[in-house]
Amino acid sequence: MATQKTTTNHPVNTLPPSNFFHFGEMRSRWGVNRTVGQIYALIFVSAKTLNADDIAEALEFSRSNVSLGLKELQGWRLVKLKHLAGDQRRDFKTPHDAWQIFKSLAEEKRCREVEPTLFMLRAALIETPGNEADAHAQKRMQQMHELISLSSTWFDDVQRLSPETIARLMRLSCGVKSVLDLADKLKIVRRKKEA
Amino acid sequence: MATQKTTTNHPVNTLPPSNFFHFGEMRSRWGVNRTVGQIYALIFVSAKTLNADDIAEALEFSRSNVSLGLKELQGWRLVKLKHLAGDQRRDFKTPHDAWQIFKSLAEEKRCREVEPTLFMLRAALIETPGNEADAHAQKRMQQMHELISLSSTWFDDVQRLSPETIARLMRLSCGVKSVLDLADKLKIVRRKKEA
DNA sequence: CGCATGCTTCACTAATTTTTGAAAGTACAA
DNA sequence: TTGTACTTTCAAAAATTAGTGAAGCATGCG
Repeated sequence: MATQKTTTNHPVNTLPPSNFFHFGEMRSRWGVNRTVGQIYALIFVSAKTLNADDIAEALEFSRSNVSLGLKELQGWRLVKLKHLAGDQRRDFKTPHDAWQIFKSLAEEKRCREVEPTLFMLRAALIETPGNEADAHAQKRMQQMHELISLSSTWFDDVQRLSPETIARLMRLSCGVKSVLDLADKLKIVRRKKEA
Repeated sequence: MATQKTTTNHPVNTLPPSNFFHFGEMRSRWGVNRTVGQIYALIFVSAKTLNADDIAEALEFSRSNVSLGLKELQGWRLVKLKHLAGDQRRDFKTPHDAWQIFKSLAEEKRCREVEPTLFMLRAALIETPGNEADAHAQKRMQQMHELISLSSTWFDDVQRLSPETIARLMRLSCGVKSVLDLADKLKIVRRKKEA
């Protein structure tokens, strides 16, 4: 059998710890389903690149399910294709940088969900309120729009930073207050200089 | 009919704009379902408090569905109960601060998904790797654990800030780099002082 | 070209989640 | 306490989403 041969060539005999599959459970509400989550996790922890058959065997999913999952992961740029010489099969690996999973998921979510919502809110905001209740609803939607677009822009900025910088920023935020004070001081210094 | 009378007492005759229901769609992958999202949105934009019947009528959900949804929203502290004098029905409103929805959802996600994942990762990390592949898997899981716990702690900190402070912080982050430089400078200044 | 190998699509089944109506529960005024 | 006016619970129906095998498609080799 083809599959048999395949597996022998490419053994996945070192499955992660037993409770590893919980990893795939993280998926819930991050925009991926269990299958996709588990496939990602498996590739993520694996020392070598894996092909679709390896994955199907290791996770006991049907070959087609794996194919679907890999397609989705590729769409989100969470796995990379890597052609192994002398083998016409497709091997996959995850980006080396683990931050990538956050970045990719967040970016995708933004396009698929956040942007449409902002669009809808803007559409609702340009209408002239017909009565007081409408006016109130608009005010609330305005608030929500500000909130979402602020976080969206913020995320955009942060996303562009290097993993190290993000980590530094986060560690720093433990003293967020002091950073803000610091920013104030800087402003004052600048103003004095300009004067 | 009781329902008829009820509705007459408490008209919701000013429904939000037609495409308002897209709002409820935001739910996807934020850990709430369409019903809950739409109920929240309706209460959020409404000028007055609403009771369960108002909501059921406005959104055309069954009364029991609304009850379930409200229960969930209360569990997340996304809606507040408000007893109207002279009326034994329960009226609901959302917290005035729109940030609350982010905070609550994130906190809930942390308890339900992030913490269990961290726990699982820690469990996998204390095992002694049996071979090289295991060792690699552990290294990757270690990376993931650091990442998740760092963001988790970070979020915790940010969550405690006032809405204004969060907004300031986000606006500030547009120049994140400069804040980091600033932090460095502060460290140097401190070191000099101490010397 | 024709075949072998491996990938993808798709119609269907299985599983899960959401929604509902009916019944049970609660609080309170009389 | 009883009746009324509401709310909640729950088993089951309905809807949605995930997973499968079989058939079709692509690629590369002789």
